[in-house]
Amino acid sequence: MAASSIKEQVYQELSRVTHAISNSKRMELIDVLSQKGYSVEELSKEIAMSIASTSQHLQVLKSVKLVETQRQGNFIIYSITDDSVLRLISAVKELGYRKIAEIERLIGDFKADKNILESITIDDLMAKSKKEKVMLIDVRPEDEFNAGHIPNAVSIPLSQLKKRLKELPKNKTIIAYCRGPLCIMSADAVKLLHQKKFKAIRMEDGFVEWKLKQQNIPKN
Amino acid sequence: MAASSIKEQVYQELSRVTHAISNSKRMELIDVLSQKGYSVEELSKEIAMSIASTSQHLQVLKSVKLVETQRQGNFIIYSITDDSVLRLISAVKELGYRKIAEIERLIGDFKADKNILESITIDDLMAKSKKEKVMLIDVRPEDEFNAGHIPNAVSIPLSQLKKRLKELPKNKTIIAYCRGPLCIMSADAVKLLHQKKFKAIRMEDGFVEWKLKQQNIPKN
DNA sequence: TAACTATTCAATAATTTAATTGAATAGTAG
DNA sequence: CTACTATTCAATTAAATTATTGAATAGTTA
Repeated sequence: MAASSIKEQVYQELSRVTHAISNSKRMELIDVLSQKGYSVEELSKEIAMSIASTSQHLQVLKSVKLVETQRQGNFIIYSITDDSVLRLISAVKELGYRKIAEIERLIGDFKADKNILESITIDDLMAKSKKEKVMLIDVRPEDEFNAGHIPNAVSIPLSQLKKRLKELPKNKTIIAYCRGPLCIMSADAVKLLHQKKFKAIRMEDGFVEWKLKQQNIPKN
Repeated sequence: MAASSIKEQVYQELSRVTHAISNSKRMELIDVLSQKGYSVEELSKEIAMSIASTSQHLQVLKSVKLVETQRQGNFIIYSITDDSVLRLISAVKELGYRKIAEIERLIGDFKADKNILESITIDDLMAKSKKEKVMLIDVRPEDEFNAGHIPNAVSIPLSQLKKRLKELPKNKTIIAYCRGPLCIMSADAVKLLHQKKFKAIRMEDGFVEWKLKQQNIPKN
């Protein structure tokens, strides 16, 4: 009958959305784009894949409106369409990180590999910042910081950290964050800071995780 | 290098989760299972597909822990593993409904087809129930009601509605809900009630949508 | 224990998908 | 208007996915 056929079609359309992120490279693309818009060339470097293939993956994502484009001079800049994309990816990660043992193992390996000893979450940060003075530093590239960052964070890209140590206090705990749980820039930053006798700790969550958390707090 | 390889592997595992719901039949299965657990046979009828194929789809869903099984007598009952699955599907739908013009068109057709003239949301219901007396009826099959329902709702399965009209008040607005936006049982109920001169209106959201909404209200 | 039943497995064929290479295109900047 | 450049298109091949059928399996009931 007509009704069930329409129902079928709706499910087909919905599954086109999930199909778009059912490929690891496309998942990675969306995750990179969660930070800020990037050109095809930049993205192809980031995910280690030919420009032509990257372009085709991006077109799949675009066809279901997960990403959108905008020209900037010679470049075409891809970015995610809106926060509903972030929520989708976050829901996938939540399920994966919690339920798939293999992912837990991989993340464990990842941390071990990178000597990530200790880290806190956003909630920990909030609690900590009420009890003691902390300094929050964002060690991502500056343009990602400019595209959005956690309030009160100071931008000190990892590449500049060594030269800018004098900006940092010895009497406060320094909290470093970057792109999220799979990013190691904050771990490297903390390692360097420890060598230089600062009190520093890594925060696993990044700006995106912070932003999503904010949205769950109602406005009243 | 090793590090990027682990990251790669995490994305690969994550994309297995989305791959599992990248097929329209599997999406439909999850959606049906969002209401309550069902046997393979029941599910195969629901999605209009052979038992063997249904079983194989279910195994894909199970392999990424979207569903789990439990034996009940001769039957194996599949159910979703937990609420993180609901949140994932909800995120997909949010994106699908908002972003894909095709779906909007389809839902438009769907509604026109079914004469779904008017509907309210959960928020509307809450507001309405403070201003006037309303009666909330759940027109899904009784076992789905028993598996979980919106507080204060009364179970009147669509199949029994005609016989049970005398239980309904003429002086209150009757709000009918079923499985959610893609389900037409509540629309059919409202149509019947209008014929019988009741004041009735359909609520698009179902129990699952209500439940997820509750979770976003923090506990303080 | 035997018969029965719901579910899963296995093999197949048609369809999709993915990554690559090299050519084509559209748009910018000089 | 020309040259240049970032991106997309097209064709190809290998691999993966889907739905089906019929056989096999585990588990239950009598």
